[in-house]
Amino acid sequence: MPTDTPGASLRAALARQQQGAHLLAATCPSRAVLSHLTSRWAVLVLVLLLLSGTRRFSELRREVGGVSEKMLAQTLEALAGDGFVLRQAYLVIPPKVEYSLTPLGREAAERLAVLVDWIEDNYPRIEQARAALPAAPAVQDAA
Amino acid sequence: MPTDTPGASLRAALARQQQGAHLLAATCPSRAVLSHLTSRWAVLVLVLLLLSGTRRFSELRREVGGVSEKMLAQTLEALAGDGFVLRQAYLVIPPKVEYSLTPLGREAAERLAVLVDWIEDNYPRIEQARAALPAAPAVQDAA
DNA sequence: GTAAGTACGTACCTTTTGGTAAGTATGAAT
DNA sequence: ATTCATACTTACCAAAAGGTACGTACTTAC
Repeated sequence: MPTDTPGASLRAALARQQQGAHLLAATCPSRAVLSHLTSRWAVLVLVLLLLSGTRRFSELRREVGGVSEKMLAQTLEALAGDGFVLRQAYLVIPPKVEYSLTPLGREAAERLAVLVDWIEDNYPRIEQARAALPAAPAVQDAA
Repeated sequence: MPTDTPGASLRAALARQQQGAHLLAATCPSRAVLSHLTSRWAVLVLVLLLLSGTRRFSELRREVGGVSEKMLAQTLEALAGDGFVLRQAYLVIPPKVEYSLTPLGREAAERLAVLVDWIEDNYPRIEQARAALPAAPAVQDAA
């Protein structure tokens, strides 16, 4: 695993920012990957596949609460296109298609799962912070 | 830090899915937090603040490639509202406002940075996977 | 006196995202 | 004969995201 400490390669990237080949640069091609991975339904699909292994379309549809068929199909197509999920179709007559994570997808999903876990674990703190703020947005008079 | 192994609390959540209080449930309130944290500009702002500490509005505007002023303001307002960033306004005449991460924001940003780092480190692999796929989407004839 | 910098807010418009409902082909079950 | 289930696709529409451009209020630099 190439990651040592959080922000390591990013810090390095900040240094070479002028040469412009990282996520903070508007033209960075990996921004597309970021947006695919962090899209509303992709996060949930990836995490679910990480935890439950191979799943059929209709199972995902039921288990990811609130997805429409259209969005699920679109999300899966994008994830398969990026090589994060493997789509296996069986030529049988009630159609059958199975989705699972590729090794690449598993690595990404693990990192997303850490984030998702953190949110669930800390949701009370977040709620609390939200309640504590609206009054005084912190103003000072000197520079 | 409450996280042990990736997917731990999520796995537990899968078990109590019927009682419906986790991210895979359509009605889960923490979905809003997820979408804020994974929104296009929030990811970049949080990671940048994690790496560079306190920043002014116009610095962020310049450093996050491609953000419009409108979107940056909107993103910062949302992040401050969730308690992830601290906004400090100084009452001076060329206006001066500083943004920094709260402890809560730092924890979230660290997890996002891990994901972002992984994407940057593995972008070549992803590109490669993308090129290798479009031909045969893997079809079999038996169930 | 003019332009630039600061941190936005607002109006307007385009693009993207996402939802609903229906259709498709087939076989099994009722 | 009708319904159900599978895995989608398509057409259509509503909502959200996002961009551009301008305004503001004041100061400093030219």
